[in-house]
Amino acid sequence: MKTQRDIAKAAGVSLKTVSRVLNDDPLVKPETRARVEKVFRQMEYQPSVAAKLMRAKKSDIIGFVADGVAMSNSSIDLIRGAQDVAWSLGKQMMLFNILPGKDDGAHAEAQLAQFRAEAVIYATIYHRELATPPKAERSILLNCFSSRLDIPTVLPDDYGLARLLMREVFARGYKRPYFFNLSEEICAAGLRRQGYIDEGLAHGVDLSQRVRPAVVFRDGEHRFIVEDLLKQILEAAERPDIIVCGQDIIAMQLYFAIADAGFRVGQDIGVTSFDNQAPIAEMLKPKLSTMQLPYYEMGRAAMEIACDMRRPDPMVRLVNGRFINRNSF
Amino acid sequence: MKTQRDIAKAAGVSLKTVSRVLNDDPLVKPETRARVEKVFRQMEYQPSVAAKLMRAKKSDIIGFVADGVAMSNSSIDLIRGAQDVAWSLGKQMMLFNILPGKDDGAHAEAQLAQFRAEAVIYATIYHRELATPPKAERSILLNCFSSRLDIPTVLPDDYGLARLLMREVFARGYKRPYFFNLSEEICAAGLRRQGYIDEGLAHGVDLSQRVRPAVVFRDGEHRFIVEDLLKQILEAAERPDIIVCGQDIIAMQLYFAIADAGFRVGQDIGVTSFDNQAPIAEMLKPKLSTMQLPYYEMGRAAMEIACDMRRPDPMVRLVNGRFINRNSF
DNA sequence: GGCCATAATGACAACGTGAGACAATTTTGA
DNA sequence: TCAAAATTGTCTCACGTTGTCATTATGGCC
Repeated sequence: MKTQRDIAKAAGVSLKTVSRVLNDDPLVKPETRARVEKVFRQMEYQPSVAAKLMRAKKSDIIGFVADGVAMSNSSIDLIRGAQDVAWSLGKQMMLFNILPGKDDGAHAEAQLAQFRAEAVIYATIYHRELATPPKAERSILLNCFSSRLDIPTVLPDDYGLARLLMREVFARGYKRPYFFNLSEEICAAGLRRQGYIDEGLAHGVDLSQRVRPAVVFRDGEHRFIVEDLLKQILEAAERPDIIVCGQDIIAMQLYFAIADAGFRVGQDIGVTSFDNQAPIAEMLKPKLSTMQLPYYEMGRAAMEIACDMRRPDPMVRLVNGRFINRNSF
Repeated sequence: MKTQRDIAKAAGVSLKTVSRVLNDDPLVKPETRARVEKVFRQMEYQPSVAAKLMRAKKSDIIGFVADGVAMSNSSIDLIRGAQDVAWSLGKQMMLFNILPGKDDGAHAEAQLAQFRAEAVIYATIYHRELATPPKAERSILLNCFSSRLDIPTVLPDDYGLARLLMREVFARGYKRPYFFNLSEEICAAGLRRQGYIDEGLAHGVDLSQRVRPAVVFRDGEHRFIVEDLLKQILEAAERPDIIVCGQDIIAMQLYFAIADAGFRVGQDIGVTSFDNQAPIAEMLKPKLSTMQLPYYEMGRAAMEIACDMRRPDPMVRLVNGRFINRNSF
């Protein structure tokens, strides 16, 4: 690999002049600059980040520690958003996928320290509290939070998402919604439940008894109980005209359950959900109208905070999602 | 950030001794080693990769250029497999997600050159030919290939996958399969078609007229024609007893189409597929029996080749998948 | 031509680590 | 007690880049 020294020799100038050309120093005479730049291209020179890093005390590296994120399909957008911003700002993002169970976290943190990362973004697959606060001196929490309130945090506005969705539901004239929520211990579940109920109140309906988790934790694993739940609900006095699901996978199972029960989705019973998980939402029949979670925007926001050395103004940033209108209600 | 010099001062030893401890020089007396190592921990010393990289001419960095890979859910396993191997070998993987359309590729290659990556893995979302062969001097192709035959390549054994699946189909007594294939211009489609037909021949059946693409390219986009296709097939003289799908998404749509047509999947018509895409395959009712594509293993294989400086023996490595038995046929 | 200001270029050190050559010191064993 | 062996220290260089400061070339003006 060629170095500036090689370039200097080939161009018949000093090492420093080469450096100046590289760093756009206006002192260099245009002809000299042109001559040196020609040699750059001829020799396919690529500067060594290592050497650059040694001198300048800034690495331009932002760490991204993804707790199970890249395992899931929806939350890859967290990574995409962060990377897009990093690129546009000339930063290099270093990604570490760590598995929830394993102790890869320490390894990731050590690597990032050795690369002198300027900041580290900690992202989780679910909106949840972080058990152990991060170690890096400049860190950003993405889709998770910790007891320490001095760490910049980016979260989905689950409460707002639920209200937005319910506003849409009521606007279309639905009167008897029911909510097949996520597992209770998941943060998003509580927030959405509250948004669901509050928006109901705003429309004069008490929905507090019309929520049930469709996922339960039993025998050490999460189990879906969509089918049973639907049976129970249908036996009850008042049949719901729309069922809101905590995620698209629940909606997908509900589609099957509704068909089994002899009803048609979108006609007899409306279905809607949270996620907009590709390709499920698009492929279901009828196509699923669902609240898109703002993962891409969240990723962007986190990287913007990471690259901006100032203290972010609202320490916790809630990002809105948007409703994707298809044909399921 | 602390340096070896700081450690030396704090531990009351010379710089050289610190260096010796770090590099496991057996000359150091155990007690001295212990004392220095204690200071390492106390001061949270982390060696500077930059400085290390400057000296030793090896970076221990492997590039991973993912052409749309992280957009998809199934092929993330390519990344997971590669990363797992990289970690276990003490290498650092640098991931670049590039979008098929954009010209991010050049940026990624420049970055990797600047980091002095030892090898670069080029991965694609679909098994396909690479338009422009990679630039890096040591590169590995993953899930794609190029006209240059001197580049190590890791591919899914689509032909073998299809034969394996059809062997299973015939073993269960199915006589009249039909294949809803992927779009014709996709590599995997041709290979699987051939495997499908050849395995048919091995069982004395001519399947060459019982294959149709279920995805067509029209008006600049890929469109699924599963429903229409099923109608046509059902009108034909001989109703198929099982339909093999080119991917789980096709199978999912086929589930709906079969239900619409008044049949039951798994009882009236068997369905099987390629992908084992989470969570679809697991969530469909009945659960989908499908051929798992060996993405995780392929990722591992590519990284093993990347880290092993020797020339790989078969230049093109085909990786087998395995059949995931559930309830759809 | 001589002088000075300014433009352009060059020489050198320093960053943190690792390694070699060799000296200095301590420990071990007879 | 002395020699040999074990351990530690000193010093130097190299890696590629950039900041500081010094040097040389160029142009303008009298």
